[in-house]
Amino acid sequence: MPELPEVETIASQLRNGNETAPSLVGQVILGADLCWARSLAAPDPETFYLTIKGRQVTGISRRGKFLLINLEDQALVIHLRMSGDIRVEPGQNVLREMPIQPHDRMIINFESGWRMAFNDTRKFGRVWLTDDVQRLLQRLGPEPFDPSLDEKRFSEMLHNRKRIIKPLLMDQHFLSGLGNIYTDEALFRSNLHPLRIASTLSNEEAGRLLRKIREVLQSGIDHNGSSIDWVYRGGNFQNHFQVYARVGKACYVCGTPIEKITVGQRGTHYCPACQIKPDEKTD
DNA sequence: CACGTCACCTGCGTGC
DNA sequence: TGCACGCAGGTGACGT
Repeated sequence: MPELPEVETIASQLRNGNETAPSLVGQVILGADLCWARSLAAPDPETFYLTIKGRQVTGISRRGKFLLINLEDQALVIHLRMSGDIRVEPGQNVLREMPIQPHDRMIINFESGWRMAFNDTRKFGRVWLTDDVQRLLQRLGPEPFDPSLDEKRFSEMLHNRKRIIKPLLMDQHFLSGLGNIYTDEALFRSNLHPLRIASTLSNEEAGRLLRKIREVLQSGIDHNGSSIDWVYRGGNFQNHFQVYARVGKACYVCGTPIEKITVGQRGTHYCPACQIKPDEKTD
């Protein structure tokens, strides 16, 4: 579910607090409850409980789709996968303690009385407690907003790959942060067909694609991410989708009905008039 | 290296 | 109403 903009939104809310919850930075951990054992990827539960107790949150950030909660010399790393979500709410021994919700997989209790709940309907999400974040995330591709990722370098990355562009963009080892929605939106805004072969993109097309990827991700962040299906996080970028979930509706640019095909086992939305494959041009 | 398939899970909408 | 089925913002392990 969450892609870069949603994780970025969650990270910034945990870092800065919001109307309903304080910042987690500076808070000291009282203990943790693991409600679904497999949500904890590492270490084993006993080591986890002993290690996390008493740690202070020293910072919160994001890398790709991973949420990083720094705890002095350790870090709590969370990947929300398809259905994960984070809540911060009043916890134990506090007035107005909130009830545990269905699908809560892990609870982190703070000395302040607040708690952080990791909720994950489909149980795909994972949590790590590690002293070596670098090693855990070493295989991730560059951040889309990395200043050292310029159009020339991006173009070279694409020219080395004889893969279909959409699954390549979603490959976290190639580029980190894009998922199914933002990839479809970026390709539409770049006028590129999702089945194009990466190595065939011209330098101009590659540069345009990088600019549009950044544009759509930034727009997602500015709107606090997307809220769709039963997972609501307060974002409203779903109101700005141009192709995702718009099958059969008129393209905002040319009026042609948006189509949906399967690419790499993923539902893929595009405008058949705006996103033409070069070998399909008829003139 | 690139691609397809499956596994991991639950819940919702659709059509019979 | 019941139920089978397809589908869903993700990723890794396989086999070809």
